[in-house]
Amino acid sequence: MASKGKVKNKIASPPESADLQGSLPASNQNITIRFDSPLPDEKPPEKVNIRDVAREAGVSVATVSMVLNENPRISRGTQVRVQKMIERLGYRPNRLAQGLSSKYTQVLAVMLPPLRHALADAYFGEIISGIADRAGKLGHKMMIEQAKPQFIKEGRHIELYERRFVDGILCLGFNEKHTFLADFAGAQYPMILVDNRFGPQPLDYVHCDYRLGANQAMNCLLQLGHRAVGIIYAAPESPTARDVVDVYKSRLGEIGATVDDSWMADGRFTDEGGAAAARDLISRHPDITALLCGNDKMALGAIRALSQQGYQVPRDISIVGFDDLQHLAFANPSLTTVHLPLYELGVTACERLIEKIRGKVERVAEILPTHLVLRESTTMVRQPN
Amino acid sequence: MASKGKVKNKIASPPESADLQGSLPASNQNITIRFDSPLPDEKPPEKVNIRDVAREAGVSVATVSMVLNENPRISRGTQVRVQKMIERLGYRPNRLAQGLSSKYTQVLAVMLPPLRHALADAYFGEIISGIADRAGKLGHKMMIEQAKPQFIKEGRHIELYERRFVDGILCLGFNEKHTFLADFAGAQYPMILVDNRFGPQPLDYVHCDYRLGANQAMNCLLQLGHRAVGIIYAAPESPTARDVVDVYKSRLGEIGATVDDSWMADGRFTDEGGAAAARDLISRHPDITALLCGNDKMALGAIRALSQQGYQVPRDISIVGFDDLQHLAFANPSLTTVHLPLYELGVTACERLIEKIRGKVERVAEILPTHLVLRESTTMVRQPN
DNA sequence: CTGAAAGCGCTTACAG
DNA sequence: CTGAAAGCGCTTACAG
Repeated sequence: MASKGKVKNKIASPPESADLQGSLPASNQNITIRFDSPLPDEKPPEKVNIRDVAREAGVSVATVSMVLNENPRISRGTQVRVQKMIERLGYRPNRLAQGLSSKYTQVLAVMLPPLRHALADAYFGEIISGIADRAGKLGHKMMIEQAKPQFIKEGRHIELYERRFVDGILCLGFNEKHTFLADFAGAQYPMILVDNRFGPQPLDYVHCDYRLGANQAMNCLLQLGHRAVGIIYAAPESPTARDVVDVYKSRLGEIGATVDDSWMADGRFTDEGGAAAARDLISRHPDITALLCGNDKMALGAIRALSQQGYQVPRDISIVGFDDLQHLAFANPSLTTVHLPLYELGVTACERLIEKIRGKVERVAEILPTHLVLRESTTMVRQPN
Repeated sequence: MASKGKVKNKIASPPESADLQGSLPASNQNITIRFDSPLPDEKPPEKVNIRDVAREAGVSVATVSMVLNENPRISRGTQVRVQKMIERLGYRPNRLAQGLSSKYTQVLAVMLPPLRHALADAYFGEIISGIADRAGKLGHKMMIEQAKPQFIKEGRHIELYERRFVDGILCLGFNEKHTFLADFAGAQYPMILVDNRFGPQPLDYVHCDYRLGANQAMNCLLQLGHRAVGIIYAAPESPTARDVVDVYKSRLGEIGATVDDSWMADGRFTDEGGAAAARDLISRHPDITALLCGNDKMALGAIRALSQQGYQVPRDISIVGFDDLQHLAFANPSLTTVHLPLYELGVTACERLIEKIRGKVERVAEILPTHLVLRESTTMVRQPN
């Protein structure tokens, strides 16, 4: 039913297979509701361009263009008159022509690492949602690319700019191992690294405050009395990931607890990796009472592995994660974790990139604060009997 | 270290903050490895265009254009000569100009429903991966849009074409409730509905064979002796979702089992929805021995809810899902489920859309086969003691 | 088989 | 405050 009165713009002649419903209303002249009400009797003109608008409004194309771009030199009167005509004719400027003239495409690229499920990942998804929402608000579109080796080797990340597909790129999930990032140095092309820094070259970045997060997590564990604390880290090539390890070490060092590599294991950011790392650590240090995990997925893997070995979380071992992914809030036990403002990160990165494109900002280096979310996977250290 | 020898195209003057490593190699003239080896002594020319290539190659721009587009009218000789010059100069055609002239943007849009985590969903992610891979191979880029109510109301789904952002759209996750889909009827604009059909208008589609899948699932349960089978469905507005319910009913009807609404519950495609639905069904029919679930997430929710109530899967109740999402293969018990060829679905939809854009195909209506993956969540019905 | 020219639909100095 | 004109970088008939 609802589809009956549905708006249709240009109705083509019915397909040969006469698949029409029996009872379409006779007066089928509905027009898409546009900004203003178009004259109902006019048939929508085929492909109206800026010249049509200029002619109908009695001005030059330059004037229409300026109205479109909200150039303040246009008088209020013509501004309104032209705007009316634009709406009346249902004119929509051709972005290819705009881009060719103006040098701006109004399109941003999001580049992802070539991981199997990068496009179905909650961490990336949250950031990308933020990017998409802000890009939309600022009149930009978003393209997604996975940086497969072949893609990089052919220089297609640079081609993205040179062929004028996009005005700028947001890089998520990369680290210092991804040396092609150096191609973006020198500010030839607007690029912002999201949720990481890059040592070899001074690249623009926006990332979460992993040092703060790590301190919040360690505060929690130390205040609960934990001293035998292990860490499941990942991606040592990643500066922000190293931040967590650094803080972990120095906080334990401060209180004179032993810290060496035997208390650390690489969980490769995955569920299974976290499980394996937890098994390693527990076998090396059966007296371990707490585990700091570099992300939520590894934390969950660790909990699973520990349960399978008969350990109970948090009674026997407390676990803290990183990320605070929404869909994991229902885990059992629910996870104490460092909340990363991933959506805001996406929003901020998008905003800065557009400022960068417009030359409104020189260097981008922003760090967003985190906070700890205390849930069920942590508790006071067990008193030795 | 690896970053030392790294390729850089145009090296800008070092940023004021002289952040450079101490020991950059002196001969830093590396050029990005292009198709052919560019002359190493030439500095990369600023923004070379088609006219530059034509001049240098001693031909007209029309000829260069034809070489670019592999027009067979060009002789082998000039073809090679021009190609060489293109590579030598590192020429990359401007897509905005190409699009403005040719009417094709070489960009596709993927439209997603405005669900909170659509961009982090394993189901969508798998399909989008297929789309992205095939689009890349066919020289197309992929844009992503979420169809928020505001977006649709402003007609921006149509604007995507009219302003020449994209050549075509792939719609994922929509159903008959999304009446704006009717705007795409009449073949004004190439659009393919992915993993669904649309009743109100004859729209192009590619979807998985949910009827086949449902039959495979029911075969499994019936052969294991189950007769008291419930169903957790979702989205009755979705034709493919209704297919599953239809088959479920008719297969049970055939063997004279009772089928009525009390054996069916809506799980809204979510984990929690599946859990709630399972609780409902089990309270209404304590004698239930098997559950067919419309997707894996609901199946997992159901297993969780049943465990919490003391039921054991599959001993007490067998569960079959739909999707076969990769990251759920490790669940405990692992899930017997109907494998949906989601990646291939994305590949196929992308391919058909491009054919459609090129006018190589009139109507798209394709159905991809499924198969059952037998794992641990199903077993023979318990013999009454 | 190749070239000269028009045209795609905009924006941007430059005049006035 | 507005217009005429050049130009962005391609492709596509149309000639030859």
